[in-house]
Amino acid sequence: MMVESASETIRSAPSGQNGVGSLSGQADGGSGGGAGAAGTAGGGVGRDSAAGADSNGEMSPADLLHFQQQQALQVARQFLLQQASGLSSPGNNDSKQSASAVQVPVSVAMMSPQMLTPQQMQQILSPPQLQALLQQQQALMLQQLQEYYKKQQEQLHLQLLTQQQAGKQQPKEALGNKQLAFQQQLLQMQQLQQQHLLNLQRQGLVSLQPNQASGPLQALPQAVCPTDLPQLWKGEGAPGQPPEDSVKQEGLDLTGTATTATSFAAPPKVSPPLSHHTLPNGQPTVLTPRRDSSSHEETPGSHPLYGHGECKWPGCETLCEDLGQFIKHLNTEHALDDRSTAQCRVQMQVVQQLEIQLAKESERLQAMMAHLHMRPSEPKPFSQPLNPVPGSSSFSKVTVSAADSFPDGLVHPPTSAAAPVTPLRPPGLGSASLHSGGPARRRSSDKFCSPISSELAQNHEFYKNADVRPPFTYASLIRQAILETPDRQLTLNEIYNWFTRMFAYFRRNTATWKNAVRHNLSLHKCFVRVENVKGAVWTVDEREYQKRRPPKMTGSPTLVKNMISGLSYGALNASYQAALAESSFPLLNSPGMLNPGSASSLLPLSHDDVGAPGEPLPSNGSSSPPRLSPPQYSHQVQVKEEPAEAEEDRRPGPALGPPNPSTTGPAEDRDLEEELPGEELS
DNA sequence: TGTATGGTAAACAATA
DNA sequence: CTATTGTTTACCATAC
Repeated sequence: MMVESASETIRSAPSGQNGVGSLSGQADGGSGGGAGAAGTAGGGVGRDSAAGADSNGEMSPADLLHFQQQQALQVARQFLLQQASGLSSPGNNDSKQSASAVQVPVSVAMMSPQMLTPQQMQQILSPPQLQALLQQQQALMLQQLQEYYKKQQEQLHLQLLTQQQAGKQQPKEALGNKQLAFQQQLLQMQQLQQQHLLNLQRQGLVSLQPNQASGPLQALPQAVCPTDLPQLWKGEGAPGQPPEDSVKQEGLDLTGTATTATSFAAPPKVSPPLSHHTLPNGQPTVLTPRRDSSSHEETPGSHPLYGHGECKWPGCETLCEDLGQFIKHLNTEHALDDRSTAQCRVQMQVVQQLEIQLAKESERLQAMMAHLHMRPSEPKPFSQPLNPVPGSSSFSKVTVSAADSFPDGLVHPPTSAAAPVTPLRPPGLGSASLHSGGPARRRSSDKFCSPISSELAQNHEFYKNADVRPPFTYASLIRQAILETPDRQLTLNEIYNWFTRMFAYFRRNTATWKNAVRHNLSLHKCFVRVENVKGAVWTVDEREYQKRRPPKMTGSPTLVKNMISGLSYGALNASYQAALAESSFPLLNSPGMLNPGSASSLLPLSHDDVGAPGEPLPSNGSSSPPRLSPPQYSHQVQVKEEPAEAEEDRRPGPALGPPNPSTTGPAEDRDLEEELPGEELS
């Protein structure tokens, strides 16, 4: 809800002009009034400008997050570099070791995914994979931050010790002040850490679910060495408390730390790396900082080491009623002493191990991708998403928003830019997201590479929680929504609900996509409006739907070829998933779905969803009409459709020869079938 | 370059 | 009167 309203406001921002005044954007939205109303009536204001503003507005929050994260990372990297090269702190082997050890994996592991644009990632990778990558990224970020934090702490500790020794004779006050300063700095760092954690969670797919939120942080360690980690802390006495998500969704804790984080990131030396970099929406990064501060309303009462009312310091589960108490506890129980330092070291080791593990996993991933014919290709990072035309409509926006949802690493490549590592980019994928001109492009992927129902079935959790635009067309989504119901009919509102229920992405910008839904319903013949007792419902004319589809498979050999090549990932993935799923359509298995008696024209969705487009089977595919293909892949279900299919064939005109002469009547029949069921008459 | 498809914005009408 | 639902047109982007 919060999200929605927020987006709405952003959306209404268009009137606010260029969105340059990012901050003002919100104000505009606020004045806009009823969010819901915004949907239909719409402003009627300048369109293009509106679009531009829109996209900008949408970006802002994410930009801020990215910006902050990048800055923090930069800081962390620089710091690590410093540490590695010549650490001022004498006699601390650990720090040096860890620093150097850490750097390698980080650079290696982080690079590859970063080279891909979020879109690419999204296109190429299946949601699970995406999620995994994202998690990796998040984990990495966190690790880096942790690392940085630990380093800082350690260094501070060392400095403190040094000073204590050197200045033993100094008045106690001075020492106390210094210590206080250190503590504060420490605190700051902790807050920074927390901030980024929040950011990550906020952006990440996990942001919406507390349980999942803890996932990346929690799961990774488990994966790495389930047993080791807890043991590491055993010395502390207390059993390793569940990492939990120290942070809960909602923008909750972003306020208090925001200032800290911002100020912290402010140092000029840090910002440069970022400045050269343009944001996806084309806006210079310069803008982000402002939004940063503005958009982040974080609750003052949060701390990385404080969650669920208890201290999250490793091995410490002390209950603290509020942040103040916790801070007190932190300063007393976890001050800069040997024990804390030692614990930090242990934590560092943990992080280190995780990074190593991450590097291994990354390697494995690369190998897997390579094996799947996703040869690493020319690095064309961010070509598209980063330079969308301001006025450009949907896509730029889509792109942007999609990017938002990704953890920083994917979108902002300050590191990657410098990184030599070659990214893996599946051809199909690359082409998909990069307009550079591969065979399979974004839309293609919709149709060909991702059987919507199986894809949805497999990843429905992902789309449900991740604010990622589903790679399907509105038409296919609407169809899916309708077909998922027992009666295969839905009211408009129910369709809306399905969208919002199934996709986190559609929980925002409601005006936009709802309009698109209506537009699609009206525009496409495949959607038939039926007057019902209680109103109008929408049904799907499967034949019409199939008709819409370009005669690719069957038709031009080039298309087929493209398909196959484009298949590289998407289709492959799809088929892989399908294989895993065995019965291709879990979703469809719902009682209503398979019901044979349902609407006449309604083909078992299976066809399109599963195979039609995606199926590469070249053998027949090229020469025979699309209709034939379905039976091959999909099972008996298809048989029934044959007649219907035949009709389709004729229409596509692709002159594929009438494989099924038995075609019933022309369009009329179809209509009859569809409409007769008591529609038009009323 | 032209065409097809898809997404978005918006105007407008009909209806609840 | 307002909000919702539908229809339609226009524009843009992408893919072929």
